[in-house]
Amino acid sequence: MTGHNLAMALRVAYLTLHRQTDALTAAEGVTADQFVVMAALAEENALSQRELADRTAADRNTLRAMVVLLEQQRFVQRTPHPRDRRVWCVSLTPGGRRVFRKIWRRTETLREELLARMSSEDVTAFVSLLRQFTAAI
Amino acid sequence: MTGHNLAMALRVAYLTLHRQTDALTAAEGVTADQFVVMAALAEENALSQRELADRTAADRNTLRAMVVLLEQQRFVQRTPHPRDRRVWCVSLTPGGRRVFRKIWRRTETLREELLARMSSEDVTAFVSLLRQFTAAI
DNA sequence: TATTGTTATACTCTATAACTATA
DNA sequence: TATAGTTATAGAGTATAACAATA
Repeated sequence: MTGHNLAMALRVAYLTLHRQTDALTAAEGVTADQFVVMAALAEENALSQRELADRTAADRNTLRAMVVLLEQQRFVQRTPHPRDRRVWCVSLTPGGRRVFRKIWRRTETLREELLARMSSEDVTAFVSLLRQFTAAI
Repeated sequence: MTGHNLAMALRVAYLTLHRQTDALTAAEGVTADQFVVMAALAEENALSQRELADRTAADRNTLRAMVVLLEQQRFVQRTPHPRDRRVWCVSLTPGGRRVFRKIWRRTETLREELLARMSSEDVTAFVSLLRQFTAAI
């Protein structure tokens, strides 16, 4: 088993997951990538664009483009940071939170499929390995 | 550890790998995605667009766009299939093969990093899990 | 009828570079 | 000086739908 085999398996797994997610989010006018942004906001309530870019593994310009699209649909809002006037606080609107929860429920089965074949210890080990890869490269 | 944690770890790992690869292929005028197509052709000598789309986890229209870009740079060529006249046989040109090998060597370290933290049994198990995910979803 | 590939089209993601403003 | 974000711009990947040619 080579590094290329591993890289390809990673690619195919991610892209397949991404496509499946896209198919489940599309009805709400949201892409899989935008859903990832919404999920980060659902966890943290409000984040700066910089923090969002870090968490979603997106470039700051790319992240801004996604936030603008979400803002146009009134799924997120931006408010000035109380202390640092360079920063926007991005958060889900009530409508955005509602749509997020709807998509979250619809993608539940997909997430369960991801876990279905492994013990919880194996999942922990697996995620830990993925994070080590990311840190290493 | 949740399914969402796993999905995010998969995303971040893949996108990081993709970016690192892009940085190493760019000097030759090739994207990471195009490099994946070239790698499939390097293994198999010649493939139909359909087979290429399957192996690289790309849509047939997307795949065609990538092949056209590679063809414009004279890195791949298309010849008619000897028996099935619907099919193009896509293959690397001598120049394409040379560029592929150059990039392959340059990305060697990256692939080694992927394997560095695991025993060869663990790598096999890991890839097997990734493939099971893909098949399951 | 099913499959391979093409065309036309539109949108999203991606990212570089130069910029403003704030810290 | 460094950081957060913006603007302009360009390209690449993504995918749908309608289509032609061939099996």
